[in-house]
Amino acid sequence: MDDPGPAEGTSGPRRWESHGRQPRSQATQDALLDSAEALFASAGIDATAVTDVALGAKRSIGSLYHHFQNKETLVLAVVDRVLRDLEAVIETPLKPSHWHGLGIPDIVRNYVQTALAIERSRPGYKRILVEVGLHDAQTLSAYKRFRRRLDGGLTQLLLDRRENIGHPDPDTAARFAVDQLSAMLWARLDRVMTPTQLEDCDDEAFTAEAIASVNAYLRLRE
Amino acid sequence: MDDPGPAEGTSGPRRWESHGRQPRSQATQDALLDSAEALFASAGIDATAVTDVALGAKRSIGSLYHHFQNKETLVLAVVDRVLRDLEAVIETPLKPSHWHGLGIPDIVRNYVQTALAIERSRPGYKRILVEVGLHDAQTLSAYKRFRRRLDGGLTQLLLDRRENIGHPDPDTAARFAVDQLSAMLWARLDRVMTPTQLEDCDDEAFTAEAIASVNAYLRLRE
DNA sequence: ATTATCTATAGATCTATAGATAATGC
DNA sequence: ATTATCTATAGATCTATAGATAATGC
Repeated sequence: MDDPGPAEGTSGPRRWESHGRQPRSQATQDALLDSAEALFASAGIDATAVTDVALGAKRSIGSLYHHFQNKETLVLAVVDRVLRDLEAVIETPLKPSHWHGLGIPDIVRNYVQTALAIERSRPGYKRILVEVGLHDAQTLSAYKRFRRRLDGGLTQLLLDRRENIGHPDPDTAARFAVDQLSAMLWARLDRVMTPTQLEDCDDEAFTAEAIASVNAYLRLRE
Repeated sequence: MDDPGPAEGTSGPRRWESHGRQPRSQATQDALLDSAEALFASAGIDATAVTDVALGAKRSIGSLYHHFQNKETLVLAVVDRVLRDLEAVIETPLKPSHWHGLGIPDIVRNYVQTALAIERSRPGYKRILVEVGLHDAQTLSAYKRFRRRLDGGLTQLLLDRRENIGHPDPDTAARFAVDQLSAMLWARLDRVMTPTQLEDCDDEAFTAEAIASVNAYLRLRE
């Protein structure tokens, strides 16, 4: 009854790996992950039964358990895929060379637009990360690492232009401005639970006010 | 096996009422609600078994079901109590007469401090509201009504002082500023899932920067 | 007599496995 | 021969109830 096992997977960088040796194996894993991510995002993880995941992927429950050791492994695989995709998306825009010759308003505008676009293309991913992160320490730290990379990278881009910042304490101001921008975006993206008074204003007007707010707080110099 | 019942409770304003006719009945209900709220806030609702709620309240599972029709009723009772308490707390500070002769910075400072104090005294209430609100439409609308009352009330307090607002569109600016303030606070209060770059700065410094940001964006005139 | 509480357990739901069947690739 | 998939179901967990026992208040 025990499961001594080789205790693999806890030492490697990633907690889940594909072991398929036939092409259809990958297709099934993708279908299961797609189904799981969609159901987790809309109904929540606890409320989603693994049989429903298999059903949504047009596979059997036995096939699901052939690919994933248990429900937790499936959940972590979904989280890994989401975080890996997000990290790939933010990598290029965080490079200083990508913004050579451009100013803080350009950077802020792109940040806001990119965040809005990600949510549209992958609705509800945040819900999954939160639900898992509240229980699993490894997911929580991976998620925080992603947020630190994103917020820290943006802060650095602003500080690279500190000669344009009139605020008496540019370092603190840059961090506060980025925190505020992130918070605003996450509130706007969470259309379900966070009511905002600017729900009916369109993305363009929202972006314009966000830029105006950052500029005013930083006391931006042209 | 059916439960025709008098179909009561769906028409009244509140979905759950105490039916106890002995003093100890109220004490048991309070103990069960306290236990439930604490467990729901720390572990989540789905992850909390009703037997654990009874255990935490030092009551039996049979006693729990004597007071609450089912788990959902218990959850809604907890939510009702949280929202009722929150509504009572914000009522006085939202009255215009409460701020006679005082300016926007005073109002913002009090708003930030009150929000921080509420979270400290009732840790994790937000998690309960979110988890229930994602599934229950009635809780979602009750929660949104609370947020609208809070954010809308604060916006009105700012607009009562529109002669001090230099922003070309004071109505939009007031709503944006309040949205931004709320978002910042909720991010700071959610110490678990929302990493911020100002985590290590204390409440006083955070409050000062929040006021500075609002003032700069609104182009506040003294 | 009524209300509240308890213990014990039925019933429902979900996760995970066993073992048979089908498809793939050397 | 190996890998992938399927059906059927065992086992675990949680919600909810039945029925007995204890406490309260007229």
